[in-house]
Amino acid sequence: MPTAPAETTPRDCTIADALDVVGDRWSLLVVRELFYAQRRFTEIVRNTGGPRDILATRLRKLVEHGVISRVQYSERPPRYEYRLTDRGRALSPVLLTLKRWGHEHVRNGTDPVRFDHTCGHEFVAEVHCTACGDALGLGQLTLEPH
Amino acid sequence: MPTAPAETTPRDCTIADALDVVGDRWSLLVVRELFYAQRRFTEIVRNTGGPRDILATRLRKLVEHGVISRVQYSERPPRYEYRLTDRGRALSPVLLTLKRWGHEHVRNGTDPVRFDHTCGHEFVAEVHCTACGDALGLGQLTLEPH
DNA sequence: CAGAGTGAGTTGGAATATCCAACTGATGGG
DNA sequence: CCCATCAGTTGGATATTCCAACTCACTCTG
Repeated sequence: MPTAPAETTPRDCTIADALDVVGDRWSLLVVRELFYAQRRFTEIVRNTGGPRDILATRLRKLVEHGVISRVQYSERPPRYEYRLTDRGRALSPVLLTLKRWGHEHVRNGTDPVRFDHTCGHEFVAEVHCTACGDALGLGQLTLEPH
Repeated sequence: MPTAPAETTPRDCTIADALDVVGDRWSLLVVRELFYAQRRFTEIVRNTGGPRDILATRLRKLVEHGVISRVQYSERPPRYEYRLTDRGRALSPVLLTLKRWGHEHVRNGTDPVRFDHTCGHEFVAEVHCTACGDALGLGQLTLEPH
């Protein structure tokens, strides 16, 4: 008998669940555009640079998963645009943390896109503990169950 | 002359920069495993469920981008494992916000993996404004330049 | 009213990437 | 010696992506 196939038992994990929905080359860029209030197919194509057919299938997938909705904005001729659902808007923390990481650890130079917070300053994302409200520091998390 | 090719001018954007590095099916799962202190190739294969060859090329790419490092942990036989660099550890906000989104908006049921914060409670990520410290609410951001 | 333009996609085919199972190479242990 | 372990690599089938051109349903302009 040859070597038995190596056991792979993928971790049961909500990060993997999330990535099943938005973990490809284009989906998060689509969500970004909707976040930036660019709702039309043509704008999404232009601003992401993705292939039209792939973006069309991603948009369908995101609609299926309830992340965005497809809305008719013209009867004649029939025309559609896309909007974030609550589920889609809930991705903003992911986009904002990715944006910060890309800015600080990938790009050298300035970030051409900026968000301003209602407090009057540029918005830079910081992750806090919902329970105690403190900003997350190094070595403050322990994995359970170990 | 036929129709001129539609202009696509991809947005100059640090989210896209970040996704160039970790925006594929496996990279963030690799980072997750290192975050969970599983450093060995075999463990990464087992826990992500990804194909060995793809994971090998992803690991190389992540090393090239300075997200992880490849460390020899045995001379004879030569064996290597992977560790997060500071740049890689800086991805924790992305993983933690993705984890929360996957938990609340994709999975139905409980999250089998949990983090405990030093404050004594389960860690649930919440994005705050670095400048004012307040938790981000709906409609608090404006895009600049508009 | 013909022809050009707009917007949201679809189509066909080539290029590329993924996935899988089996294999390699270095070594230690029984 | 033979088997096991670990970190990958290899070859080949399958699937996905990418690209340019096209469609459809109109409207607008001369």
